[in-house]
Amino acid sequence: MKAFYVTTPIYYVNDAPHIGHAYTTTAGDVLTRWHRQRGEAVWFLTGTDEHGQKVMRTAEANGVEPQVWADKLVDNAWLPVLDTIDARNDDFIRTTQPRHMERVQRFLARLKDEGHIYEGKYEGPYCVGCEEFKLEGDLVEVDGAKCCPVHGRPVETVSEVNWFFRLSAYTDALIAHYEAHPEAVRPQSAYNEVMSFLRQGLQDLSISRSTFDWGIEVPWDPSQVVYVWFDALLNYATAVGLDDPAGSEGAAKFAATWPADVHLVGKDILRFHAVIWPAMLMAGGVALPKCVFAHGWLLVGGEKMSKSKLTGIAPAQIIDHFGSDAFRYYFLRAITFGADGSFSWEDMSARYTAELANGLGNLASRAAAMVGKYSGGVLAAHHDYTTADHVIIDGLATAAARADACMLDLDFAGGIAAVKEFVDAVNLYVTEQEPWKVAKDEAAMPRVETILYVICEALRGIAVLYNAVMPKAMGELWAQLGAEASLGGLDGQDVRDAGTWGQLPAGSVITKGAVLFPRLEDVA
RNA sequence: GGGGUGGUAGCUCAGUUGGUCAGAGCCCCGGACUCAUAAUCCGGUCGUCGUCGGUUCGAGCCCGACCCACCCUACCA
Repeated sequence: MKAFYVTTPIYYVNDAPHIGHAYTTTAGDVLTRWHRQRGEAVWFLTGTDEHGQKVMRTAEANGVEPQVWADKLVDNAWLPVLDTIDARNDDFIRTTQPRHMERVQRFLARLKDEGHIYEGKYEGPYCVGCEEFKLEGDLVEVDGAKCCPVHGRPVETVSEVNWFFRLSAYTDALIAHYEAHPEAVRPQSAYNEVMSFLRQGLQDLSISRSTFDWGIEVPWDPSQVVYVWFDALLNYATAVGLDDPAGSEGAAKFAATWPADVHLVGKDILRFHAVIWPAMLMAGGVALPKCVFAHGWLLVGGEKMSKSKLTGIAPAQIIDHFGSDAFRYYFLRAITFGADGSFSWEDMSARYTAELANGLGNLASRAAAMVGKYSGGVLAAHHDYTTADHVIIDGLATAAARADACMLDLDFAGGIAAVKEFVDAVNLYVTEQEPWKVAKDEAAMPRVETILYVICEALRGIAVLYNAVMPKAMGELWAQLGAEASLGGLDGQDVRDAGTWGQLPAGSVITKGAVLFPRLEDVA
């Protein structure tokens, strides 16, 4: 069975990770955890992009070799952040690893042999002061002349001999592909952008550079290095054995993994993934990814988060306070995946308190307390169900079905809402059934036992359905329900069966453990 | 200039193919209850759905124009 293969972008090691990066990785992690809990084979890849002029410059500015600089950032920032957000990736690729560089060179050589690459001239505005080519859009007009924004003096038009990829040849094929597969670029707004871009026609792409050397050497031309994007995009395929010889381990891995089911990207890098990347694969005769999903920006104070505006937030700043579960929950719950979303500390605090502490956490707390108080800490068997009980029983089935459908569709907010609404329904049920009043009549204890069973079994379903989003807290809840003894580990619970009622057996030992989501003091 | 997305209660946002569509949550006010993390539950206040026209028996939802915000317009990633 081919694995469900999900990738995040490989992150550029120039800077330390902020919550925008963590957001993408979190989405991938929740998605893959969900699929694992459906019993599917899954492969979740993330990693770092380490070549290119910017990294080289930054390293120089810090007085170290580029590789040393990259190593340092990977070890001190990019790998640790995975633990911080509690991501469970299967692999972590770095573009400076031999496995990547060798496969890139081999693939590139093959494209050249097959006529997809030719020698040409790249011509563009060049600033002598910067010693580099500029982008049209970056230039500023001074007295009618296009000038370098850094040096303020006119740019020259300079040409450089580069190797070019025949991107233009794929305009029609890409349009045809996306017309046949409208689900291949999501959300719809991203699809529209890609299509309108394609309809303007594509130009060939310069894929090598001769002005600096921090990159993968062009195999047949040691004077040039591979353009960083061409290198970077290939990571998704090189990581799983692109073009490895038949019969090799890499070939087996590739067959079991490729094509990617979902490439998660920020909308800023949509074009690279939805235009250049599939064209590269077409040229190489490699299957195209099933879907590129472009998510939106995290906005702070209505503006795109950015370091220069001091709105770049490190994941640890939030997670130190709220914990990784709340981080994962908040960003996927509060923001429609694909759209831009506003982040504010106040909003996160409000949701944490209302939905996690007062909603879910308190429900678990009152359940455990009542089983302890009225049932000696051991879950009793239920008796006949009432209409109210059936509302909960049916509600769980509905929530599970909704959540599954939403998660498969990458509608994380919808999936979480399905479960959250069920939590609310159970809190309502507890209040309306008033087991503390029923318990005052000794003869009514069977009814109390049934009510408590309904609550605890509902929590069992909630734990399974929320495990992908909040693995730490749901693991704790699973332990408090005493479920492992009879049902096994939480990760092994199939989400497709989560809505099947009656799994938590009578006799389960319910304990009032640690508070799932402690109330937090406001911090300014 | 061309293209894309969005403009719905104080805040964050839902609103499928036009006909209880004027909503949810938070916030705020009042009440019930005590199993619980001073939690839970009930009730209530708030909007001319960016503007102006049009199509229709009927439009946040369709069409046109306009205003505002953000993004893309190709080789920094």
